[in-house]
Amino acid sequence: MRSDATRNREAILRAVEELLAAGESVSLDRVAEAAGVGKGTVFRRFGSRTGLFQELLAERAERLAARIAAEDPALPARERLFGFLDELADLAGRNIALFAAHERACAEDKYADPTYLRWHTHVTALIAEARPDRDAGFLAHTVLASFDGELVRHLGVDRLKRSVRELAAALTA
Amino acid sequence: MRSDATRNREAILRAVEELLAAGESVSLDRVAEAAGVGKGTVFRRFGSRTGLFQELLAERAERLAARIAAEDPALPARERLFGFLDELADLAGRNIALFAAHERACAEDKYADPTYLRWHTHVTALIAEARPDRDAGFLAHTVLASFDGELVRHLGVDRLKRSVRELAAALTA
DNA sequence: CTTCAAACGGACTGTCGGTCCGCTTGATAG
DNA sequence: CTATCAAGCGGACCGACAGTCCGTTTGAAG
Repeated sequence: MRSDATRNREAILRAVEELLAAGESVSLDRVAEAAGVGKGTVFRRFGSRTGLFQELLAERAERLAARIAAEDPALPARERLFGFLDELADLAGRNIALFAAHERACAEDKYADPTYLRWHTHVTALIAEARPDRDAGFLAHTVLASFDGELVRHLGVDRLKRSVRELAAALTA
Repeated sequence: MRSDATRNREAILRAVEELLAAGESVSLDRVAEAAGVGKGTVFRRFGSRTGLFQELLAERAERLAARIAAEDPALPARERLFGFLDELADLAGRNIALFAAHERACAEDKYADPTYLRWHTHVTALIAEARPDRDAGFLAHTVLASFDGELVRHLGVDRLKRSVRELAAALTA
Protein backbone atom coordinates (compact mmCIF):
# COMPACT_ATOMS: atom_id res chain seq x y z
CA MET A 1 0.00 0.00 0.00
CA ARG A 2 1.32 3.41 -0.93
CA SER A 3 2.15 5.79 1.89
CA ASP A 4 -0.59 8.27 1.04
CA ALA A 5 -3.08 5.44 0.97
CA THR A 6 -2.08 4.37 4.47
CA ARG A 7 -2.31 7.90 5.74
CA ASN A 8 -5.76 8.38 4.24
CA ARG A 9 -7.01 5.10 5.59
CA GLU A 10 -6.07 6.23 9.05
CA ALA A 11 -7.58 9.68 8.54
CA ILE A 12 -10.87 8.16 7.42
CA LEU A 13 -11.14 5.82 10.39
CA ARG A 14 -10.35 8.66 12.79
CA ALA A 15 -12.94 10.85 11.08
CA VAL A 16 -15.62 8.20 11.57
CA GLU A 17 -14.71 7.98 15.24
CA GLU A 18 -14.99 11.72 15.60
CA LEU A 19 -18.40 11.87 14.00
CA LEU A 20 -19.64 8.94 16.04
CA ALA A 21 -18.34 10.53 19.22
CA ALA A 22 -20.02 13.80 18.32
CA GLY A 23 -23.29 11.96 17.83
CA GLU A 24 -23.63 13.41 14.35
CA SER A 25 -24.96 11.63 11.32
CA VAL A 26 -22.22 9.60 9.72
CA SER A 27 -22.84 9.90 6.00
CA LEU A 28 -19.91 9.02 3.80
CA ASP A 29 -19.90 12.52 2.36
CA ARG A 30 -19.30 13.89 5.82
CA VAL A 31 -16.72 11.27 6.59
CA ALA A 32 -14.80 12.17 3.46
CA GLU A 33 -15.02 15.84 4.25
CA ALA A 34 -13.94 15.40 7.87
CA ALA A 35 -11.06 13.22 6.79
CA GLY A 36 -10.00 15.72 4.16
CA VAL A 37 -10.19 13.23 1.34
CA GLY A 38 -12.43 12.68 -1.65
CA LYS A 39 -15.40 10.37 -1.44
CA GLY A 40 -13.90 8.07 -4.04
CA THR A 41 -11.02 7.43 -1.69
CA VAL A 42 -13.34 6.17 1.02
CA PHE A 43 -14.89 3.68 -1.35
CA ARG A 44 -11.60 2.64 -2.89
CA ARG A 45 -10.31 1.75 0.57
CA PHE A 46 -13.35 0.23 2.24
CA GLY A 47 -15.62 -0.82 -0.60
CA SER A 48 -18.84 0.26 1.03
CA ARG A 49 -20.35 1.72 4.14
CA THR A 50 -20.61 -1.77 5.55
CA GLY A 51 -16.94 -2.46 4.93
CA LEU A 52 -15.97 0.77 6.62
CA PHE A 53 -17.79 -0.05 9.83
CA GLN A 54 -16.61 -3.64 9.77
CA GLU A 55 -13.00 -2.52 9.60
CA LEU A 56 -13.43 0.03 12.33
CA LEU A 57 -15.05 -2.52 14.59
CA ALA A 58 -12.31 -5.01 13.82
CA GLU A 59 -9.71 -2.44 14.82
CA ARG A 60 -11.45 -1.65 18.09
CA ALA A 61 -11.89 -5.34 18.82
CA GLU A 62 -8.21 -6.19 18.56
CA ARG A 63 -7.73 -6.28 22.31
CA LEU A 64 -10.52 -8.78 22.53
CA ALA A 65 -8.99 -10.92 19.82
CA ALA A 66 -5.75 -10.88 21.75
CA ARG A 67 -7.59 -11.94 24.86
CA ILE A 68 -9.11 -14.89 23.07
CA ALA A 69 -5.70 -15.96 21.87
CA ALA A 70 -4.20 -15.60 25.33
CA GLU A 71 -6.87 -17.51 27.20
CA ASP A 72 -5.65 -20.15 29.57
CA PRO A 73 -7.14 -23.39 28.21
CA ALA A 74 -6.74 -24.99 31.61
CA LEU A 75 -9.43 -22.74 33.06
CA PRO A 76 -12.99 -24.10 33.04
CA ALA A 77 -14.99 -23.05 30.00
CA ARG A 78 -17.45 -21.19 32.22
CA GLU A 79 -14.75 -18.99 33.66
CA ARG A 80 -13.36 -18.24 30.24
CA LEU A 81 -16.84 -17.40 29.02
CA PHE A 82 -17.46 -15.02 31.92
CA GLY A 83 -14.14 -13.31 31.32
CA PHE A 84 -14.72 -12.93 27.61
CA LEU A 85 -18.22 -11.52 28.04
CA ASP A 86 -17.04 -9.10 30.67
CA GLU A 87 -14.45 -7.71 28.35
CA LEU A 88 -16.94 -7.60 25.49
CA ALA A 89 -19.29 -5.63 27.71
CA ASP A 90 -16.53 -3.14 28.35
CA LEU A 91 -15.89 -2.83 24.65
CA ALA A 92 -19.59 -2.34 23.95
CA GLY A 93 -19.88 0.25 26.70
CA ARG A 94 -16.97 2.21 25.33
CA ASN A 95 -18.30 2.03 21.76
CA ILE A 96 -22.04 2.22 21.93
CA ALA A 97 -22.38 4.44 18.89
CA LEU A 98 -20.06 2.25 16.86
CA PHE A 99 -21.92 -0.90 17.83
CA ALA A 100 -25.20 0.68 16.83
CA ALA A 101 -23.86 2.01 13.54
CA HIS A 102 -22.20 -1.29 12.76
CA GLU A 103 -25.38 -3.21 13.38
CA ARG A 104 -27.26 -0.84 11.15
CA ALA A 105 -24.73 -1.05 8.36
CA CYS A 106 -24.42 -4.83 8.54
CA ALA A 107 -28.10 -5.52 9.10
CA GLU A 108 -28.19 -7.23 5.75
CA ASP A 109 -26.52 -10.53 6.54
CA LYS A 110 -24.93 -9.55 9.82
CA TYR A 111 -23.81 -13.09 10.42
CA ALA A 112 -21.20 -12.61 7.72
CA ASP A 113 -19.22 -9.96 9.58
CA PRO A 114 -15.79 -11.41 10.39
CA THR A 115 -15.65 -9.92 13.88
CA TYR A 116 -19.09 -11.18 14.80
CA LEU A 117 -18.20 -14.54 13.36
CA ARG A 118 -15.08 -14.79 15.47
CA TRP A 119 -16.98 -13.92 18.62
CA HIS A 120 -19.72 -16.35 17.74
CA THR A 121 -17.31 -19.19 17.08
CA HIS A 122 -15.57 -18.55 20.36
CA VAL A 123 -18.71 -18.32 22.47
CA THR A 124 -20.16 -21.37 20.76
CA ALA A 125 -17.06 -23.38 21.62
CA LEU A 126 -17.14 -22.31 25.24
CA ILE A 127 -20.82 -23.09 25.70
CA ALA A 128 -20.41 -26.41 23.93
CA GLU A 129 -17.55 -27.29 26.24
CA ALA A 130 -19.54 -26.44 29.34
CA ARG A 131 -22.81 -27.98 28.16
CA PRO A 132 -22.35 -30.35 25.23
CA ASP A 133 -26.05 -31.25 25.41
CA ARG A 134 -27.26 -27.78 24.41
CA ASP A 135 -27.60 -25.96 21.09
CA ALA A 136 -24.46 -23.91 21.61
CA GLY A 137 -24.59 -22.19 18.23
CA PHE A 138 -28.04 -20.83 18.89
CA LEU A 139 -27.30 -19.86 22.47
CA ALA A 140 -24.18 -18.02 21.35
CA HIS A 141 -26.30 -15.88 19.05
CA THR A 142 -28.62 -15.21 21.95
CA VAL A 143 -25.81 -14.23 24.27
CA LEU A 144 -24.22 -11.96 21.68
CA ALA A 145 -27.56 -10.31 21.00
CA SER A 146 -27.24 -8.83 24.48
CA PHE A 147 -24.64 -6.46 23.15
CA ASP A 148 -26.99 -4.75 20.75
CA GLY A 149 -26.11 -1.07 20.74
CA GLU A 150 -29.58 0.17 21.60
CA LEU A 151 -29.88 -2.31 24.44
CA VAL A 152 -26.53 -1.34 25.91
CA ARG A 153 -27.61 2.27 25.76
CA HIS A 154 -30.86 1.43 27.56
CA LEU A 155 -29.33 -0.65 30.31
CA GLY A 156 -25.96 0.89 30.95
CA VAL A 157 -22.77 -1.11 31.23
CA ASP A 158 -23.12 -2.09 34.87
CA ARG A 159 -26.51 -3.70 34.56
CA LEU A 160 -25.44 -5.24 31.26
CA LYS A 161 -22.43 -6.90 32.83
CA ARG A 162 -24.38 -8.23 35.76
CA SER A 163 -27.22 -9.53 33.61
CA VAL A 164 -25.03 -11.08 30.96
CA ARG A 165 -23.13 -12.95 33.61
CA GLU A 166 -26.40 -14.18 35.03
CA LEU A 167 -27.48 -15.27 31.58
CA ALA A 168 -24.21 -17.05 30.86
CA ALA A 169 -24.36 -18.72 34.24
CA ALA A 170 -27.86 -20.00 33.62
CA LEU A 171 -26.91 -21.33 30.21
CA THR A 172 -23.87 -23.23 31.41
CA ALA A 173 -25.20 -24.32 34.79
CA MET B 1 -62.54 7.32 8.60
CA ARG B 2 -63.98 7.82 5.15
CA SER B 3 -64.78 4.71 3.14
CA ASP B 4 -62.15 5.40 0.48
CA ALA B 5 -59.57 5.87 3.20
CA THR B 6 -60.41 2.47 4.68
CA ARG B 7 -60.22 0.84 1.30
CA ASN B 8 -56.85 2.40 0.55
CA ARG B 9 -55.46 1.48 3.94
CA GLU B 10 -56.28 -2.13 3.21
CA ALA B 11 -54.88 -1.94 -0.32
CA ILE B 12 -51.61 -0.55 0.98
CA LEU B 13 -51.16 -3.24 3.63
CA ARG B 14 -51.92 -5.95 1.10
CA ALA B 15 -49.47 -4.40 -1.36
CA VAL B 16 -46.71 -4.51 1.25
CA GLU B 17 -47.45 -8.15 1.90
CA GLU B 18 -47.28 -8.92 -1.79
CA LEU B 19 -43.94 -7.21 -2.21
CA LEU B 20 -42.54 -8.89 0.89
CA ALA B 21 -43.76 -12.26 -0.30
CA ALA B 22 -42.21 -11.68 -3.71
CA GLY B 23 -38.91 -10.86 -2.04
CA GLU B 24 -38.75 -7.56 -3.86
CA SER B 25 -37.49 -4.32 -2.47
CA VAL B 26 -40.24 -2.59 -0.55
CA SER B 27 -39.75 1.10 -1.26
CA LEU B 28 -42.73 3.27 -0.54
CA ASP B 29 -42.89 4.32 -4.17
CA ARG B 30 -43.39 0.70 -5.13
CA VAL B 31 -45.87 0.15 -2.36
CA ALA B 32 -47.93 3.10 -3.55
CA GLU B 33 -47.77 1.90 -7.14
CA ALA B 34 -48.69 -1.68 -6.26
CA ALA B 35 -51.57 -0.47 -4.12
CA GLY B 36 -52.80 1.83 -6.88
CA VAL B 37 -52.65 4.92 -4.69
CA GLY B 38 -50.49 8.02 -4.55
CA LYS B 39 -47.47 8.17 -2.33
CA GLY B 40 -49.00 10.92 -0.28
CA THR B 41 -51.79 8.57 0.70
CA VAL B 42 -49.34 6.11 2.17
CA PHE B 43 -47.82 8.79 4.35
CA ARG B 44 -51.15 10.30 5.30
CA ARG B 45 -52.29 6.92 6.60
CA PHE B 46 -49.14 5.55 8.21
CA GLY B 47 -46.97 8.58 8.89
CA SER B 48 -43.71 6.96 7.90
CA ARG B 49 -42.11 3.76 6.74
CA THR B 50 -41.69 2.76 10.36
CA GLY B 51 -45.37 3.32 11.09
CA LEU B 52 -46.36 1.24 8.09
CA PHE B 53 -44.39 -1.79 9.20
CA GLN B 54 -45.46 -1.37 12.79
CA GLU B 55 -49.10 -1.45 11.78
CA LEU B 56 -48.64 -4.43 9.53
CA LEU B 57 -46.86 -6.34 12.27
CA ALA B 58 -49.55 -5.38 14.75
CA GLU B 59 -52.17 -6.76 12.39
CA ARG B 60 -50.35 -10.03 11.92
CA ALA B 61 -49.76 -10.32 15.65
CA GLU B 62 -53.41 -10.10 16.59
CA ARG B 63 -53.74 -13.83 17.13
CA LEU B 64 -50.86 -13.66 19.53
CA ALA B 65 -52.42 -10.78 21.42
CA ALA B 66 -55.60 -12.83 21.72
CA ARG B 67 -53.61 -15.72 23.04
CA ILE B 68 -52.05 -13.56 25.73
CA ALA B 69 -55.48 -12.37 26.78
CA ALA B 70 -56.86 -15.89 26.85
CA GLU B 71 -54.04 -17.46 28.86
CA ASP B 72 -55.08 -19.56 31.80
CA PRO B 73 -53.55 -17.80 34.82
CA ALA B 74 -53.76 -21.00 36.80
CA LEU B 75 -51.08 -22.59 34.63
CA PRO B 76 -47.49 -22.29 35.85
CA ALA B 77 -45.64 -19.32 34.37
CA ARG B 78 -43.15 -21.65 32.68
CA GLU B 79 -45.87 -23.42 30.78
CA ARG B 80 -47.42 -20.16 29.69
CA LEU B 81 -44.02 -18.93 28.58
CA PHE B 82 -43.37 -22.04 26.53
CA GLY B 83 -46.75 -21.75 24.89
CA PHE B 84 -46.34 -18.10 24.06
CA LEU B 85 -42.87 -18.57 22.60
CA ASP B 86 -44.02 -21.48 20.53
CA GLU B 87 -46.76 -19.42 18.98
CA LEU B 88 -44.38 -16.51 18.47
CA ALA B 89 -42.01 -18.85 16.66
CA ASP B 90 -44.82 -19.87 14.36
CA LEU B 91 -45.61 -16.26 13.67
CA ALA B 92 -41.96 -15.49 12.97
CA GLY B 93 -41.65 -18.48 10.71
CA ARG B 94 -44.68 -17.45 8.71
CA ASN B 95 -43.47 -13.84 8.44
CA ILE B 96 -39.73 -13.90 8.14
CA ALA B 97 -39.58 -11.12 5.59
CA LEU B 98 -41.92 -8.95 7.61
CA PHE B 99 -39.93 -9.48 10.79
CA ALA B 100 -36.73 -8.53 9.00
CA ALA B 101 -38.24 -5.48 7.36
CA HIS B 102 -39.83 -4.40 10.61
CA GLU B 103 -36.56 -4.68 12.48
CA ARG B 104 -34.85 -2.67 9.79
CA ALA B 105 -37.49 0.04 9.79
CA CYS B 106 -37.67 0.26 13.57
CA ALA B 107 -33.96 -0.07 14.19
CA GLU B 108 -33.94 3.44 15.51
CA ASP B 109 -35.48 2.96 18.92
CA LYS B 110 -36.96 -0.44 18.37
CA TYR B 111 -37.94 -0.67 22.00
CA ALA B 112 -40.67 1.86 21.31
CA ASP B 113 -42.65 -0.37 18.96
CA PRO B 114 -46.00 -1.13 20.61
CA THR B 115 -46.05 -4.76 19.53
CA TYR B 116 -42.52 -5.42 20.75
CA LEU B 117 -43.36 -3.64 23.97
CA ARG B 118 -46.39 -5.81 24.55
CA TRP B 119 -44.40 -8.98 23.99
CA HIS B 120 -41.62 -7.74 26.20
CA THR B 121 -43.95 -6.85 29.03
CA HIS B 122 -45.58 -10.23 28.82
CA VAL B 123 -42.37 -12.25 28.72
CA THR B 124 -40.89 -10.15 31.51
CA ALA B 125 -43.87 -10.87 33.71
CA LEU B 126 -43.70 -14.60 33.04
CA ILE B 127 -39.98 -14.85 33.74
CA ALA B 128 -40.35 -12.73 36.85
CA GLU B 129 -43.08 -15.02 38.08
CA ALA B 130 -41.00 -18.12 37.50
CA ARG B 131 -37.73 -16.68 38.78
CA PRO B 132 -38.22 -13.50 40.82
CA ASP B 133 -34.49 -13.45 41.59
CA ARG B 134 -33.45 -12.80 38.00
CA ASP B 135 -33.30 -9.71 35.80
CA ALA B 136 -36.48 -10.55 33.95
CA GLY B 137 -36.52 -7.39 31.86
CA PHE B 138 -33.11 -8.08 30.45
CA LEU B 139 -33.73 -11.76 29.92
CA ALA B 140 -36.95 -10.96 28.09
CA HIS B 141 -35.00 -8.85 25.62
CA THR B 142 -32.60 -11.73 25.19
CA VAL B 143 -35.35 -14.24 24.58
CA LEU B 144 -37.11 -11.98 22.10
CA ALA B 145 -33.86 -11.37 20.24
CA SER B 146 -34.08 -15.01 19.19
CA PHE B 147 -36.82 -14.03 16.79
CA ASP B 148 -34.63 -11.76 14.73
CA GLY B 149 -35.63 -12.21 11.11
CA GLU B 150 -32.17 -13.08 9.85
CA LEU B 151 -31.68 -15.60 12.61
CA VAL B 152 -34.99 -17.29 11.95
CA ARG B 153 -34.04 -17.51 8.29
CA HIS B 154 -30.69 -19.08 9.21
CA LEU B 155 -32.05 -21.64 11.65
CA GLY B 156 -35.46 -22.58 10.31
CA VAL B 157 -38.55 -22.73 12.46
CA ASP B 158 -38.03 -26.22 13.81
CA ARG B 159 -34.61 -25.61 15.26
CA LEU B 160 -35.75 -22.21 16.45
CA LYS B 161 -38.64 -23.67 18.39
CA ARG B 162 -36.53 -26.37 19.95
CA SER B 163 -33.74 -24.00 20.91
CA VAL B 164 -35.97 -21.27 22.23
CA ARG B 165 -37.71 -23.74 24.46
CA GLU B 166 -34.32 -24.93 25.72
CA LEU B 167 -33.36 -21.34 26.37
CA ALA B 168 -36.59 -20.55 28.18
CA ALA B 169 -36.26 -23.70 30.21
CA ALA B 170 -32.74 -22.80 31.28
CA LEU B 171 -33.76 -19.30 32.26
CA THR B 172 -36.71 -20.39 34.38
CA ALA B 173 -35.20 -23.59 35.80
C1' DC C 1 14.72 11.89 -14.25
C1' DT C 2 11.38 8.95 -16.26
C1' DT C 3 7.64 6.11 -16.00
C1' DC C 4 3.29 4.37 -14.71
C1' DA C 5 0.35 1.77 -11.74
C1' DA C 6 -1.77 3.13 -7.81
C1' DA C 7 -4.31 6.47 -5.79
C1' DC C 8 -7.00 10.58 -5.76
C1' DG C 9 -11.19 13.73 -5.72
C1' DG C 10 -15.38 15.41 -6.62
C1' DA C 11 -18.97 15.78 -10.04
C1' DC C 12 -22.58 12.78 -11.25
C1' DT C 13 -26.35 9.18 -10.92
C1' DG C 14 -30.21 6.62 -9.18
C1' DT C 15 -32.98 5.66 -5.27
C1' DC C 16 -35.52 6.60 -1.47
C1' DG C 17 -38.08 8.69 2.51
C1' DG C 18 -40.72 12.41 3.25
C1' DT C 19 -43.29 17.03 2.03
C1' DC C 20 -46.43 20.09 -0.36
C1' DC C 21 -50.32 21.79 -2.40
C1' DG C 22 -53.87 22.16 -5.84
C1' DC C 23 -57.57 18.96 -7.07
C1' DT C 24 -61.30 15.40 -5.97
C1' DT C 25 -64.82 13.15 -3.36
C1' DG C 26 -67.59 10.98 0.34
C1' DA C 27 -70.72 12.22 3.60
C1' DT C 28 -73.90 15.21 5.76
C1' DA C 29 -77.33 18.99 6.14
C1' DG C 30 -81.06 21.29 4.08
C1' DC D 1 -81.43 15.97 -5.16
C1' DT D 2 -78.08 19.59 -4.45
C1' DA D 3 -74.79 22.27 -2.04
C1' DT D 4 -71.05 22.30 0.92
C1' DC D 5 -66.54 21.38 2.60
C1' DA D 6 -63.43 18.88 5.44
C1' DA D 7 -61.17 14.69 4.63
C1' DG D 8 -58.70 12.57 1.42
C1' DC D 9 -55.99 12.16 -2.75
C1' DG D 10 -51.87 11.95 -5.95
C1' DG D 11 -47.75 12.78 -7.85
C1' DA D 12 -44.32 16.43 -8.69
C1' DC D 13 -40.82 17.89 -5.94
C1' DC D 14 -36.93 18.05 -2.43
C1' DG D 15 -32.84 16.87 0.18
C1' DA D 16 -29.91 13.26 1.59
C1' DC D 17 -27.29 9.56 0.70
C1' DA D 18 -24.66 5.31 -1.17
C1' DG D 19 -22.13 4.24 -4.75
C1' DT D 20 -19.78 5.11 -9.69
C1' DC D 21 -16.78 7.19 -13.12
C1' DC D 22 -13.05 9.20 -15.13
C1' DG D 23 -9.67 12.74 -15.89
C1' DT D 24 -5.75 14.18 -12.94
C1' DT D 25 -2.04 13.60 -9.57
C1' DT D 26 1.69 11.25 -7.19
C1' DG D 27 4.67 7.86 -4.75
C1' DA D 28 8.23 5.00 -5.62
C1' DA D 29 10.88 1.75 -8.55
C1' DG D 30 14.47 1.53 -11.91
